[in-house]
Amino acid sequence: MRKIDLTSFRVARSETARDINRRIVLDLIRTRQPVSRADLARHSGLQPSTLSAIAEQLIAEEWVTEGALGHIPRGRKPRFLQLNGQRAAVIGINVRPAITTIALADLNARFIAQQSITTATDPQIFVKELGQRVKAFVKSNAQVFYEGIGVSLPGRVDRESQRLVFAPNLGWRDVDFKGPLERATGLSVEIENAANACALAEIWFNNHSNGVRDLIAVTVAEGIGTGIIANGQLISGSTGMAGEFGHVSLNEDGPPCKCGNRGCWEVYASNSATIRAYMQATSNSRSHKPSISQPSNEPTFEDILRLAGQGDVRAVEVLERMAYYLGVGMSMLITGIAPSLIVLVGEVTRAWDRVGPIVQRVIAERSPTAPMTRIIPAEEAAQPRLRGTIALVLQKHFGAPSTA
Amino acid sequence: MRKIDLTSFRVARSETARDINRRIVLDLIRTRQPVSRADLARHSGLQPSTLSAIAEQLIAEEWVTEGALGHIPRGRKPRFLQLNGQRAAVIGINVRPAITTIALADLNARFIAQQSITTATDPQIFVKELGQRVKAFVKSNAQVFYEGIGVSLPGRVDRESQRLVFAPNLGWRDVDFKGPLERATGLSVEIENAANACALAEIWFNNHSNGVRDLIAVTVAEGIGTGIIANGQLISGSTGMAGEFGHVSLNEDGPPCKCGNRGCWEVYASNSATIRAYMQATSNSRSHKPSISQPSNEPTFEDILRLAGQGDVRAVEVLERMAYYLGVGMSMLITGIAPSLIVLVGEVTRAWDRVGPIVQRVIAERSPTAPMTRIIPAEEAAQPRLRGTIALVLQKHFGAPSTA
DNA sequence: CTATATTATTCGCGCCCCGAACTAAATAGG
DNA sequence: CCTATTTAGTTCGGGGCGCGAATAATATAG
Repeated sequence: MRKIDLTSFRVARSETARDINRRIVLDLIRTRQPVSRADLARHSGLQPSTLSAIAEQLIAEEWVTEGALGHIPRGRKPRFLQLNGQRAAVIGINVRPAITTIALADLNARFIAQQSITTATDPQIFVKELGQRVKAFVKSNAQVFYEGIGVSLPGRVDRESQRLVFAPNLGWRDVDFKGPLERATGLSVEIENAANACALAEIWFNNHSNGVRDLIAVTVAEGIGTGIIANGQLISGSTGMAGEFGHVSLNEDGPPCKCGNRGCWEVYASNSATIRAYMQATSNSRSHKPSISQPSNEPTFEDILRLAGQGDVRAVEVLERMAYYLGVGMSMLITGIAPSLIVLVGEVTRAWDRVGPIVQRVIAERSPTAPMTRIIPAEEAAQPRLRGTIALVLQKHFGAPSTA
Repeated sequence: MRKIDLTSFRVARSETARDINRRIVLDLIRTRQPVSRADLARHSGLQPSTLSAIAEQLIAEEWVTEGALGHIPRGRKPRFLQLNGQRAAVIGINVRPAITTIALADLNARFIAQQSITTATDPQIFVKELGQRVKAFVKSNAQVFYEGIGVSLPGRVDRESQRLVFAPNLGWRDVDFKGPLERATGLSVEIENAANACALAEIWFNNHSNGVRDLIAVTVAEGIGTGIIANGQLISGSTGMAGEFGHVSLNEDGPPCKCGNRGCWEVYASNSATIRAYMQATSNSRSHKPSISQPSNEPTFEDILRLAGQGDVRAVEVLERMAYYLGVGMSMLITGIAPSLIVLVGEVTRAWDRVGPIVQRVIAERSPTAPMTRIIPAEEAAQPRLRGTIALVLQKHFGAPSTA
């Protein structure tokens, strides 16, 4: 039975059936390519005749190309279909406090070109600069057709106004990325919170997530973000504000947080929190001063990871503390939302050998009756934030409508 | 754009467009009745011709009847359409620890008949007895056609197996309601957690929820349950286990909870918690013993409400404590999920004059940047749990597919 | 009685899925 | 080498359904 939305609707027209089936077929090609029309018909349940018609359309619109002949034991050899790698594609922009990455990807979300710029501190100046950079970037790859631009932002995005509401680690408030970028490039722009982008990337591109309809991406950096996919859909909340579990208070008498509350999850389990804990531990006993890469005496989170790897006792301690609190917060998510998968994104995954078992233990202790929720570290190399921006743009054309 | 589900799909057939539009029209009739075909065409965006065809079908299938003529200043008078009140309807069953209610409702979810039985302590015996009772109940209303049976249960329901997994306040584990009831009555049975049923009831039948796509029903009784609707859909989690925010720990050093953890929300804010707090307060100072209705010296939650109404200082104190913690837990929900509406269900709403302002204050203090989330008490008279079971059955036939 | 407004139905067209028949192309085996 | 068999993919007629224009059915105003 098709899932029902009681509050908003769009009526079906004659073309709606084709639209639905096109998306289903396009998504099947994406996930199973190279694949024959016959296989697609079998997997989709559509008639071979219908499938041929849809394939013809997709080929005409250059979404899909015909490839090599397949090999089967008997009978006519199938002609494989695959996504058109030449029909590039999508611009993805990942804005982070220090560095912003601009990338070009094809329909398979393979990155063709990539460049980084420093993120200016003033949002207006930065948006202007970004527009020019992207414009130049688009020109330098002028041979291709562009589907659109996806932007991942380290803060909350309002769904209706399509503006960045607040980015705590940049101190930005109410910034319009969509308008300026669209004017600069002439392409349509989709913006999304970084944690949501990671969740999208996971469900789109990761084999771990095959068949998964409920997952949470937890991004751990200066703060903690959570991107929630439930029933196969990104949860946005009333104005896109859902997912601020990083600012749920674990202890109302805990240390103060930038958000005004006390004892928020990210006050215990973020990179910044771990750096603070390390500073406290070393200032308490000044006998020992390990080498750190900054001129000030504040280490970076990478320093702590490195020191822990070298066996520094205090670094190991604060990492274990971080792991403990990551487990505490994830227990909350598991108890409340019961996802089948939690993906952890952040530098801390580099120390997963040390961190992972503690997280697992805490969750096992605190959610004994919880369902089997797998916890996996995201691969940093896959650039989840950036890859999510590609999914953000492509999802308009792929995938099947909700079913129950 | 239609919302996309990347992991499960059902292809569209020729009849799919009609199926979608039928549901939209049926839901429009439900919410706007009595309403003319012309109005339906305008509100749905369908052509008058299409709408007439759909109306004809709905009338033929007896979902809808033609009613009186409307009055407009000029032109042909419209013939109103309305849901067929004669085509009853739905059996709703609300299982609660002490009492189970069986009701018959028409398509408008108006209750036609209702009876209560005591809930047996042994689940097997109870299911058997319930089956016989429902069978008799169905027979006594034999003139009508039955759409199905909806059951609200005070515990977690597994979506796949369609069984009650665990009902803590009854001590039941892994009970099959669906199978026995279907065999006894020959009708299809849908089971759902009570908090989810309340959330459904709210979004289906309450005017407060017009246009709301993100709401949470918080049921407060012996424990605390949360039913979450996001993007217009009930969130079920990987196996229907979502919504156990009542067992999220607010304080890891808090009092132990039945679930094995410490300091769970429901240890602070449930009816049972409030009774415990009251007992402690009175045992500490034995000077004063107010009248309570139980033979033991443990008051019921109703006793505490009554005593607070009479000005009993300790009763007021523990109610205010309960209100405080209700606010704390709801802050967590608002921060994490950002619903536009939270509906509170439970006896505590009778003291909303006292409790409401405290809840609002705590939320305002803890979620200063949170979006406007309205908090409203559910009307007890509307029987939200029971009414939700009606929606549970009817939702198969009403409503529009998800859109973005 | 006529012009106008509004509701509702009729009918031809086009989109699109289905399913049966058919074409295409490969292998197995005599 | 030739034929039966198997699998891939296309063609085509039929039916469901939405669109939109024309038409029928009523109502009021003047």
